[in-house]
Amino acid sequence: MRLVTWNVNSLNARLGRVEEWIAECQPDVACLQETKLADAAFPSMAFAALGYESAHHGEGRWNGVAILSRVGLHDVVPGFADGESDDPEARLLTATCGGVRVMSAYVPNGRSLEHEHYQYKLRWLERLRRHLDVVADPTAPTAVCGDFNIAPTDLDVWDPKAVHGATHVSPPEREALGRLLAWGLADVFRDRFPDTGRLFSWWDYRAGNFHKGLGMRIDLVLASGPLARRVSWALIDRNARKGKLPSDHAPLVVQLEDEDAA
DNA sequence: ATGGTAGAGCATCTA
Repeated sequence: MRLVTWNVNSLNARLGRVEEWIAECQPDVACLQETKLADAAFPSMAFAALGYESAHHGEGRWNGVAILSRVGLHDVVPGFADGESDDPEARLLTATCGGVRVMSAYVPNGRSLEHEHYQYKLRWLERLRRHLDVVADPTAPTAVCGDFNIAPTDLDVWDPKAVHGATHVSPPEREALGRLLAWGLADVFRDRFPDTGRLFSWWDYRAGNFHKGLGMRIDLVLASGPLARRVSWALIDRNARKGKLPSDHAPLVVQLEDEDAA
């Protein structure tokens, strides 16, 4: 199974590019974030034409997450299943695809450490941790995929000094991510490249940062033990940013061996 | 010099 996660930064603006990239990459399951669409506007027919079932959880102007699958799409859960009030923002979608419990997550940005949105981000991560208890099992194949808006370590940042005191690198965010991992998940990309820097998945549009190599690795696939053992390779496809008006994120591609081969 | 660009949507907010 080939599993990908990609923050597309508006599916309206990016549909042609996303269709083209999916046709080339041939993922079995694709988790998308920042579709910026209402459910009624989600282009399910375009993905059906490529051979994918799809599920979308959106609100319109901002946020919005989707899962595409050509290996089945069942038991879809929009948002949190923790029994608390509905998340006011559409940032989480869960489905079972090809025997894997898959989540497409768009973690809040946080804006600044002093901003209310940063507290929302920390609470959101704790809710995601509790959501896992309800919808998934760390001893079964589980993949939490998405834009975490957290650089797990300083190796995931172009210059730790430049971002010190900002979101994405603060200890509380990294500790919250650590609690997700402690549930029984592995950062499958980092586990394959434990010491390699400059392997980024996001670059600020401004100041030509992509071309200067100034980015962060904030797009992650977190896999439970039974799934992490099946990873044969993983890559961040910077080629998806070729040409005009790319997303500010590159897709992460994870290749998994069949269950019986692992 | 707190800059710069992109998306949504039409004034700014978000990232």
